[in-house]
Amino acid sequence: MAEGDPTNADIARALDEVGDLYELDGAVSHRVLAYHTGAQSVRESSASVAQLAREGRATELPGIGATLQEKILALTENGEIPAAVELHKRWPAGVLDVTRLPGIGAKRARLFYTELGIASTDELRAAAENQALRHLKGVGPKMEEAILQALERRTGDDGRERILASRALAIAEEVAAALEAACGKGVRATPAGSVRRRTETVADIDMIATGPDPAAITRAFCELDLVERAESSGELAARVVLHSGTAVDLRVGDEARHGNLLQHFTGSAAHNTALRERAVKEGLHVSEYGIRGDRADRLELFATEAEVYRRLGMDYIEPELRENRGELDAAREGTLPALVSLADLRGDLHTHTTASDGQASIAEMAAAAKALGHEYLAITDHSATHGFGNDVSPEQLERQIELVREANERIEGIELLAGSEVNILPDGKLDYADDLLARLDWVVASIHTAFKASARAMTDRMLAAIGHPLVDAIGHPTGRLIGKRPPYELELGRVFAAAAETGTALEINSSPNRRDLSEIDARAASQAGVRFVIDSDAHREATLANLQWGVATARRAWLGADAILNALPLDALRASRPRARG
DNA sequence: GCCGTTTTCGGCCCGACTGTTTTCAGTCG
Repeated sequence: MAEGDPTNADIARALDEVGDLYELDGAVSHRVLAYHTGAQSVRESSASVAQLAREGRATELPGIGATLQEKILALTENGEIPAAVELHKRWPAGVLDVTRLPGIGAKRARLFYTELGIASTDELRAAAENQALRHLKGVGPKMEEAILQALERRTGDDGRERILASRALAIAEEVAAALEAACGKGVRATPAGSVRRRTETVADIDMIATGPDPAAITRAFCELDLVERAESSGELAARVVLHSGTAVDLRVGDEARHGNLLQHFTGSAAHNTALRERAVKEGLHVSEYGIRGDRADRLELFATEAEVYRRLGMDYIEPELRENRGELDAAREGTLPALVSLADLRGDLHTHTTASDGQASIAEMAAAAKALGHEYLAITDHSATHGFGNDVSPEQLERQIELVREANERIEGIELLAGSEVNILPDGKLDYADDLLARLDWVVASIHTAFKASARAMTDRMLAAIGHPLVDAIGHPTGRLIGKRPPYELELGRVFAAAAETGTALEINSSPNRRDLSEIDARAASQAGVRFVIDSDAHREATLANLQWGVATARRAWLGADAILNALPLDALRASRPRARG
């Protein structure tokens, strides 16, 4: 990626906007869809799509053909897409804002603009207040009211915030438990959708519930104490907004089709669409109600998802893989990976104590890790130049090594490793001397400062650390904070090649707001031959359990236990490190 | 606009809910 190139996120946004503009313009829906699927494909690429387009290789990405590549190239070289410029002459940006209001889509926004000249949400509000919309075909007083409410509720300018998966899962489990309690015996509520697929963030929570009286479940759902208001509710589906502001969609059904319903509502949309298109070619039609043949005879109902997939000629696909990233072919061919699970992990190799910025002692962390079933735990407090007022000087680290060794003597049932999370300085050097590092059992090297350097400089800095024989793993390799801070610039291809060469592990950091490496990057790294550690980066006892989120990212990256070093017994782990390789 | 065991053209999942309608269009997932 050259300096100044648009990022994949920039390109994806631009393609989405062209799609939205074409939709306003009345283009056939499949063309509109092509822009949005192309945008998603760009978002999921591990390589710089600007660079790929320059090399004429962007068409290798699924959903990108010659036309989209040409537009990506124009954006890369000239900063704009000619088609977008042309469309914007007909459709002002304010009209796009109108389409983003809930309940308003392209057709209504177009109607408001062409009939009444409404070109912004402010003008729309005025028209609704003056009851000027109700005279349009297909619009009435209730829609005016709904528009005013939507404008009233809108916070900021990008509507509803996405929330971290960890928070969404907690909310989903709370709602599911409340719904089961409200409905009584025989009703089963199960979180589905992106929460179940363990994506990084979720826009809303999807849930299914099955029981003898589906309509009664929907009614009970809308009346839960957790619910602020129902946005829609019918016999078979409802959408509510919780007091916390999170939206929850529910689909209900009878127990006999629990598998169909769960498969449908777990998604993703891309997975389901691709799965159904394939099924149609074989004369089968798949929906949440069941599977039926071409001649519309009876519906086949399935109580489990495994049966649904089997009926379609596929192995069971774990929810984390259902993103239309090759899992359908693999399920058909019997080549799905055996994914790593939390139970495979034998230890945690990145944790903090009160020696730096953690909140618990060595003994407390050890006890908590032992309770989780860990066989080993590395204590890796921040190093000398951490710079947050809680650095560990070389002398303090020597003392800390002694303390860990003493604790290890004292505490039975878990092996404690004396380690450190060492800073990678801007010049690529580490901030402890090698003879001190050599006394440690485990060394994580991370970047915590000077994020703004060029991709070339940051990559050289990272390669220096990877090349250091005493570095066992690179912590949170891209430095991103989900929704808060983008990754620093890095030539990941070079980083992965180097890590594969030296045997230095790359971390999948399990903190729910890091998940770093991301699933996309981790999958690319794995294909380059990299091996990983999944660490909690816990700063207190409770967050040791965050490992589940690192495991989720690893699973979404198609990783098996064989790619994860801390799935190994301690002796084998030690033997696998660069320093053991000589 | 993309794609190919229908292969360079013709087809591209499936259904719920709302508000507006007297049978359906628009939106959403």
